[in-house]
Amino acid sequence: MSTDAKNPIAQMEKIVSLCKRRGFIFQSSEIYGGCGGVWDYGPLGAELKRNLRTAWWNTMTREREDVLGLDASILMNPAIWKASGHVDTFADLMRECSLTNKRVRADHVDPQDGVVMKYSGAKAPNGWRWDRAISALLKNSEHIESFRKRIRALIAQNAGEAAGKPEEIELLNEEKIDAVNGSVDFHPETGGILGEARPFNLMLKTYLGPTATEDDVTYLRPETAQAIFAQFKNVFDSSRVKVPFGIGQIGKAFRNEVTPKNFTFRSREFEQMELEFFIKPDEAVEIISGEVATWHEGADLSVPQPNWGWELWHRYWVDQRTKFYQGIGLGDVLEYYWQTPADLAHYARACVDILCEFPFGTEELEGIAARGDFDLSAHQTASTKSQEIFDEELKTAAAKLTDEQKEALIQKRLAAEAAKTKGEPMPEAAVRAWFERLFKGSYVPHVIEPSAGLDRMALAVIAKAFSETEKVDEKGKKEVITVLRLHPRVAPIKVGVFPLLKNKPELVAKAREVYALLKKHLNCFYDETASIGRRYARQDEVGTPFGVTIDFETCGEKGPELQDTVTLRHRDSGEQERVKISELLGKLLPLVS
RNA sequence: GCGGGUGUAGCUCAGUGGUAGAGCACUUCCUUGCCAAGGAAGAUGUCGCGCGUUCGAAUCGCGUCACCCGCUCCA
Repeated sequence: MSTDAKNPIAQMEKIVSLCKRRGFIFQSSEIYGGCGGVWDYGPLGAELKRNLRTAWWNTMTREREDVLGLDASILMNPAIWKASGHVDTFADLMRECSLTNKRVRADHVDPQDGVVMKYSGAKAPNGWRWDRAISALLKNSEHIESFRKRIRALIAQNAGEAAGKPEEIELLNEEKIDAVNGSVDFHPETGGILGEARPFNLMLKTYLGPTATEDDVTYLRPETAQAIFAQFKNVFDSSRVKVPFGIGQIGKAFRNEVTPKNFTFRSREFEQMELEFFIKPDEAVEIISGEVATWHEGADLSVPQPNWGWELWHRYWVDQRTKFYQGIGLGDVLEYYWQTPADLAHYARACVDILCEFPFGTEELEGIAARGDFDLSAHQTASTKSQEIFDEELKTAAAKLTDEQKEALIQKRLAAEAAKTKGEPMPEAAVRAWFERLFKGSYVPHVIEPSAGLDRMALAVIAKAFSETEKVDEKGKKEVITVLRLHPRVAPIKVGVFPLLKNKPELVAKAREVYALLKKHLNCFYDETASIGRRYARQDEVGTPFGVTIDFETCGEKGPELQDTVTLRHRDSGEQERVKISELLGKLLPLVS
């Protein structure tokens, strides 16, 4: 572990500094003073990201029979963003609390009663001053002293350390103004007066077409998922697949984040890796298999089964994604947050956040949501193009049902609709119409969506791998050794190739030979400058898992049995072993892929 | 967007109105038989950017941009 694990800010600064110094991540447009919330990946960062991208693509699509790839455009018909709800939800009118700058949606403020208290400002014994008129609501039930204490605490929280202790803050020139009834002008939690309602649109607006009129307005996609939904039918029709199957995509997405922060963690331009895995509605599974399997602790999730409904598929993908993270060295820093019914969007059945420990806190890496048929249905309605698929197996199974059995299924669903706590229940006529289609083998597939952030993953991998140890050299001088303990699969450089000494032509020649041999198959780095120890250290710092050193034994100095063997050094243990050059690739390749 | 902080060499930072510095890193040469060795030489900055005050600004004022910390959300 790092020496500075207790100081997250210092820890992050070291990581940012290493990323810049060794060419992982640079600030975008740095020579012009930067550009807010966007970052560039340098030579090593580009390799790291590529390795992560490839790992995702291979495990999620190429190594599976039931997932296909897609590479859709960033610009799309803006109608997609209206149908998906992004135009509305990403453009809320928000009001800011004047006391804390906390924002609330303008239409989410409940009417409140109380007395308006006013102050001309605040000051603290340490000389700190806040010259801003303060208005806040003293609620009817609230005691004046508890109100003042609360206001002091809020001011202190907002001012940070400069204001000192909350109890020492003095509120200036208290005035009691009018009593208000049913006012929506005060923040529901803080009581601070709210500013003007302003739109906060998180989508990046642009113009598609050179005339740049309002008719040409479109958006840079705020997520890659919608492109998958929009192309669902084309992929389905062109690929001879059956539900369940998935479509995976990796690509850039853009959000006008109000506050980009934590290095690359929240950026305005970022790369997503999303899978939309389409499954049959539970009712279809029940008709075909006679039952829908239920999840229990310890359920076998290794091989998908025909009787799985959304719940088991959802669990399955959580399990799959966990295995993926274990495979890139993040297994022991993951946490899970299962959203509660209150957290969930009305259309979502379940959502799990896979969180990862960063120096700045435990934050989300990936969300895995069971979204029902919300997205495809929304596009079906908005585009008026059917997103239903036809399921032969379902039709055959449904044909064998008696009318009583069919009615039982319908009644079960109606009861479930009636018990809904969120969103409108589906009217009975609509439910019956839906079953009518279902019994004929047609339905809009439901979806499980594992959605990961590539930039976050790269940052997580770097942060997890970052380690410092203090070392005292023979002169008693302390130095800090930095090692990136990257998983060999994701490390940008797999092998460093070094001649022991550079002034011995036979060592250099042999080393170049080994380098030429390896670099066709692995990303290698050749280095002949400085002492061998320094070269090892340089590679340790960028996470290179293996070092190959060509020494005098390689040239046969210690006898023929060691001729054409090299020293293979392991980064994490520092251990060395002798390996024949001819066996090097066979030994290394399985370790890095 | 609001509040607080920061911005000087690739990195970490010193420099409070008078000729821009240190350590590490980097380049070249010499030396070097396994974990940041040694020696010699060398390159590097419009002190984030702009405007102002001043005989003179890295330093003072104003503005601006970026980053960090809070408010946030969910890739």
